[in-house]
Amino acid sequence: MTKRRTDGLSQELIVKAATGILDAGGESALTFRALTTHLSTGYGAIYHHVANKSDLLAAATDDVIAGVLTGVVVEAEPRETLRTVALGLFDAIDAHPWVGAQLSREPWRPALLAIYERIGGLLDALGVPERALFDAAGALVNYVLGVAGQNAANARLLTSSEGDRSVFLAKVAAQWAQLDSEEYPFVNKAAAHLREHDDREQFLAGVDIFLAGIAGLR
Amino acid sequence: MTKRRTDGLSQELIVKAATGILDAGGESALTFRALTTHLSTGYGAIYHHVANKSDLLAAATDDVIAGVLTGVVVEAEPRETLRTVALGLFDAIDAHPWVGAQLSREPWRPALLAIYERIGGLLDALGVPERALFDAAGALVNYVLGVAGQNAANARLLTSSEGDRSVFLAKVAAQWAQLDSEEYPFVNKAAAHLREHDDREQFLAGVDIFLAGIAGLR
DNA sequence: CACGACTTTGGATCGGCGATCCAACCATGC
DNA sequence: GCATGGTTGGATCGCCGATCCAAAGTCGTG
Repeated sequence: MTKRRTDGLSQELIVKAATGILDAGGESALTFRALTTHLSTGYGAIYHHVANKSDLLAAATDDVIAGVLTGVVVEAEPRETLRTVALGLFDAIDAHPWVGAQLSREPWRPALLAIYERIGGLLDALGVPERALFDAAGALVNYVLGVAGQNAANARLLTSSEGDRSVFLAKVAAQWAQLDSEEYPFVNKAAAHLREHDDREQFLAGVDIFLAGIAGLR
Repeated sequence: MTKRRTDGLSQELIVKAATGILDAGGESALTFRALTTHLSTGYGAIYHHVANKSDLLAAATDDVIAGVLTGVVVEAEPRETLRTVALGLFDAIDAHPWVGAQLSREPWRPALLAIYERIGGLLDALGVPERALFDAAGALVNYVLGVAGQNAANARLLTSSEGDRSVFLAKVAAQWAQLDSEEYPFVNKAAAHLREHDDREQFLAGVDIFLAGIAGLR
């Protein structure tokens, strides 16, 4: 019953090592073999602190999301805070691309609950009527996670191929522009905008579209 | 050069078998072993028509999405067509939960391109100014895929546990209501709405929020 | 201070997976 | 009718998550 010394392994240590491996090598790099190497231990020790791989991924995700949500300073204007929280989530998923995939793979874990709580509370503070509050929160949360996840997937694709960002964008834009303009008129036009666009700005523009739509519900 | 008889295997046959396995047993059920059993063949034959597992998943996803996009009748009112397309995607991902995960895992494959094309075109027809068209399309596509994917994840969770839908919702609602109302006031209130809510209606409500926000850009 | 119960650790091992490789097969063109 | 090249089925490889167990370490108790 008394506390043992936490000298050896601990869940926190394992989660920290897992986060490092995931950030460095992507989701496929996180194996129990790699963990045993990084932590200089065996399988049994790890499985003693962690139920399985899903559990480990969930714990690492909770850790990252909790860091974002507690790190955001609450400003007076709920609308500004909302944009700050959304951008914080966007940046966190950009920095840890595996978080986005995990959130959509297992939406019932604590991390997503905390996100709903935070965003729902801010929408409430913004004056959204209760009748529409839950639709609005669901829509906004899903938008944030969807765009952030796609941005992360693109970033993953970028690091795996050579060349820097502008080269990559130019390559995709060329590919889109090459499509039959009869069959793909929209994508064709979008190619022109691709080079000059900023992911974070476009993300915030989407948040603003949402907030504008929500304001109409008042 | 001349056509061999397509008596034996073909990519289409493999994709169809894969879709059946995925729908029946979820993503983890799709293994090359299961495919050889269903198709009464060997590994080599399958790998001859399909590059690898990612390729197979992408082909199956393209197949499902193409079916949705070609199946929607174009109505006169772009706004109505937009809601129909969105709902079609929602229902397709609900019926084939693995599609949602695949779309967010590899967003550069043709299926997502077709979705952007369709939704972007409809927004254009709706009169969204070009300056805002790409932000709006990105936001709406991500909302649709995000909500549909989460709904599918919940549906997956439901089939894996016993009990029917209302029992499951009641269980989640009870779990949410049990949370500390100081720490989770929003989720706490949301629990009351959980029982009476309809996923498709809530989804469409989110689409409407979006369209309202987009209308403000005009 | 010693002993036994319990926790924690490290590694051997298992079944299953995606992928590769190769020998046998067979419709077609010369 | 025979060689050619696209097609097929299955043996095999290396790696993964997970399980299991014996050894080592840590405390409460008498």
